[in-house]
Amino acid sequence: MGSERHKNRQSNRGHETRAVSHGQVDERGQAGGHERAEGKRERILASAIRVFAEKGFYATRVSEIAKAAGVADGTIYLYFKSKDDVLISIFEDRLSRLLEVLRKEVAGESNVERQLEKIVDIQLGLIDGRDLAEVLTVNLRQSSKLLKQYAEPRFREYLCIIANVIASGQAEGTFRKDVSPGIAARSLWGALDGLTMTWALSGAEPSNLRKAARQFLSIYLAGLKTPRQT
Amino acid sequence: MGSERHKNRQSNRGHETRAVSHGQVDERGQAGGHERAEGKRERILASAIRVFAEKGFYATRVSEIAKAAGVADGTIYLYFKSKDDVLISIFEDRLSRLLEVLRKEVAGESNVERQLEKIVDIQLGLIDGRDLAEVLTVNLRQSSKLLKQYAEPRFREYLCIIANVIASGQAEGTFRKDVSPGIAARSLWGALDGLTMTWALSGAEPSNLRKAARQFLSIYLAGLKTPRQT
DNA sequence: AGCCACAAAATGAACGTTCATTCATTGGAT
DNA sequence: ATCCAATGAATGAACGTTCATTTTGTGGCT
Repeated sequence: MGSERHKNRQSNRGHETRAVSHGQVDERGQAGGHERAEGKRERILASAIRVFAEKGFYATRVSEIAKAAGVADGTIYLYFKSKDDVLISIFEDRLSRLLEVLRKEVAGESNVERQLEKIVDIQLGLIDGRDLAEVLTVNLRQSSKLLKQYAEPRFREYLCIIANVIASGQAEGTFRKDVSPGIAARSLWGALDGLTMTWALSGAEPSNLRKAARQFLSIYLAGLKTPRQT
Repeated sequence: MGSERHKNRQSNRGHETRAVSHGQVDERGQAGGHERAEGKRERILASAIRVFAEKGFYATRVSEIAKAAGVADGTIYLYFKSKDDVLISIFEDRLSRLLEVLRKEVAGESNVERQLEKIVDIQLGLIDGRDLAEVLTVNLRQSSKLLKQYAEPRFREYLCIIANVIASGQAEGTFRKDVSPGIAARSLWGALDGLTMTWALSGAEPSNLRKAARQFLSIYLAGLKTPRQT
């Protein structure tokens, strides 16, 4: 990061970033063709997510990503403009996909409390694998202004989905109306993120995280529901 | 880390870290000795906290810390063994001091809800300046294993203080007994941390953060209190 | 008081290492 | 024979750390 300078070649962010191919086939077989090309960008991205999540962006060596993806260091630069570009691509490619999932899951459920449970499961990575959320969170905190620029809008969308669920809960009278949906959303996200972090730090079982999340949700929902009118 | 070598003047890790001064006296006066030395270590630490909080550990250049502290690059190495050592010293020197404050404030208040409010105020940095919490949080996530080793125990203490308040609230019947104090503590911390982060990201007014925290605490306390008896 | 010798403290240019990035070469496919 | 994805050693810049030099302060001596 650093280097806001950087003569930066073209750096037309994201759009038409790479080129190469795209295919969907292949994936594994790669018979013998030198056409095993695609799936490579994919593999690199997936590996990068794993490594970034584990060690953080700065502590990750490009060569480690390469090793994890099973390609040579230089190959990374056939698919990405720079190390920064790898991270940015994660935001571009994957996060929107995650948001898709989130929206779909929420839409497929009409009970607001059940919707929040779905969100919790997704955020904890019980649906998609925790690494992505980790990358989002960690890098949102540690990376340069430039990077934040790419992550923040997506993150905002994420929070917005949660806030909407809460707002609709208020509208239907299930939730208290004296709290801002935005604040409620951000604190829910923060609490889950915190639980995830302390859980990761302690190296405990995934089931523990699930249990912790359920307990928190129970507090949170109890506090959010209309005071009861008996 | 690196460099276990180092003839290093004093700076033998953590334990009896310092040398130079230490005492409780001095601090400022330093009469006339060319012993004006002290206060410089202090300045460096304070500057480092500020810069680390703003840019993160990896993105911070030693020269930036030096500039912020108004000393030459080399001077830092008269007081610290390495850049890593600066960060570790923050944990050693400052965090224990913060924990001190926290314990004292909590002890000086007998109402558990009021105790939690105190904790919230402290965590938000309204008492000590938000930077320290930022450094703790961010670096807990991004730094090397070794670094985490120094931070984690302190962080655990922090959480433990909160957990104790909650446990005593349960003991006196104010709070529900069906949640683990540890989980409640971690989620409270996470939520506050998350609010702080999103607040910082949005560049809003400090008063907004305070307001957000109050709203969350209202949800949280409502959810934590025994289901009602009225 | 003025002067000197000495030492601690501070400085910042120079050093060496650690990577991100490049590019000349390879090898498999057509 | 030609092409081009892939390679990984070589390159060069960035940055943590060192150290020869300068500055600052102290006490002794006249």
